[in-house]
Amino acid sequence: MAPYSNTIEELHTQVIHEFSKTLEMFALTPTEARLFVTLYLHGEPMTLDEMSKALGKSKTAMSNGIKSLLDLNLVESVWKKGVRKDLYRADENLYRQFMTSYIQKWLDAANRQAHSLKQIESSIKKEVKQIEEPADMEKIEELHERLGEMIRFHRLITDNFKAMKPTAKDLV
Amino acid sequence: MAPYSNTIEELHTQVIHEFSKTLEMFALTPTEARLFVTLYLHGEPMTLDEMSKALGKSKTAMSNGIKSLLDLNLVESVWKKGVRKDLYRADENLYRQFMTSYIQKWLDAANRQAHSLKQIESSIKKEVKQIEEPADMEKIEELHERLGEMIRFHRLITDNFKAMKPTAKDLV
DNA sequence: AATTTTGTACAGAATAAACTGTACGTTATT
DNA sequence: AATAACGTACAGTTTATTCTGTACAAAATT
Repeated sequence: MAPYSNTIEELHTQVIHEFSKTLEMFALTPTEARLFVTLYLHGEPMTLDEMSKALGKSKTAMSNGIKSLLDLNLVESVWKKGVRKDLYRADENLYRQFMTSYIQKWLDAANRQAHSLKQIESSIKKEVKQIEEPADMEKIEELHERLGEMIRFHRLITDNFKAMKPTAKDLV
Repeated sequence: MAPYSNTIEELHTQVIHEFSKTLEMFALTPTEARLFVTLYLHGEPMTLDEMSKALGKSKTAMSNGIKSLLDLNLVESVWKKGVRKDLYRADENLYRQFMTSYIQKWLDAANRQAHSLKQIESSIKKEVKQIEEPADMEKIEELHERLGEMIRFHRLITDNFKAMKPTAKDLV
């Protein structure tokens, strides 16, 4: 090997390492991120054993990681005639896939949590009617007001992320 | 206390618990999130000792948590005449503050990582010149192509998050 | 100047997360 | 039908994170 140069393997490793950091920002664990990037760089669908070998981790770990990535719709399983093992492939369109997955995660969570807060809000409304202490009344009205801010916060988040959804023009 | 109703304290706790989950989506740890929500609900600036008591955790933990929140610009220190201890307050404008902080985090990270990838790209370009094996050439061109996709990915992310920055109309 | 108070660095303990290897149910091959 | 191969559930181990209590430096009070 020539001096002052990197082998292809080293460059490969560097790319995986760096790009994994980016994917971790999409709330992937380091393992999930490395697994995805490995699949993405490999191009061809891979089996659990191949991933296990490529990352130097157990097959169980691969199985768990793939399960997470499947749940996030970042990876899909592939059927190939004559191949008995399960094959998995990373989607080619990084941007669309990650944005869609990430935004959906946000929307789901924001909706769920806004719902919980609204339930608490109705509890508060009931509670208000039973309060006689002026001090308590002041406290709970303060809480109610803040709760309103939180619910408004969820609405703004939801609107914003909805607007972020990749459109047809991002498909290319 | 009346049956089938919640005490103010219980409602308070529920709100903290639920809204913390939302804030964890902004890449806050559970502790950071609870700390922020506690400050936010309290309204008035709090000392480390008050937080410690409110959350039932050590003062060291509070000190660390506040440090993180300060770094994220989600909390600010407050000076009050006659009060010797440090006081901290959560910003009132949840949406603007969290969005701004979060987007900045994304932009910083995306820029940093795009920069790293571009450096690797230049290594690849150098390496290409020294390759004689056709097989290696094919491999490294494949890698180069994928790397291009990754860099493009960073650009799309950056553009998207820049567009998300809260504007003046969100100030209210 | 001496004493007290406050915030944080540090080391060790407690808690949580990730990983491994075996075991087992299921499905394909012979 | 018997055998072999595959994927995953599970329990135990390893690794990483979070938390606590003491110790100490900086600053205010006496």
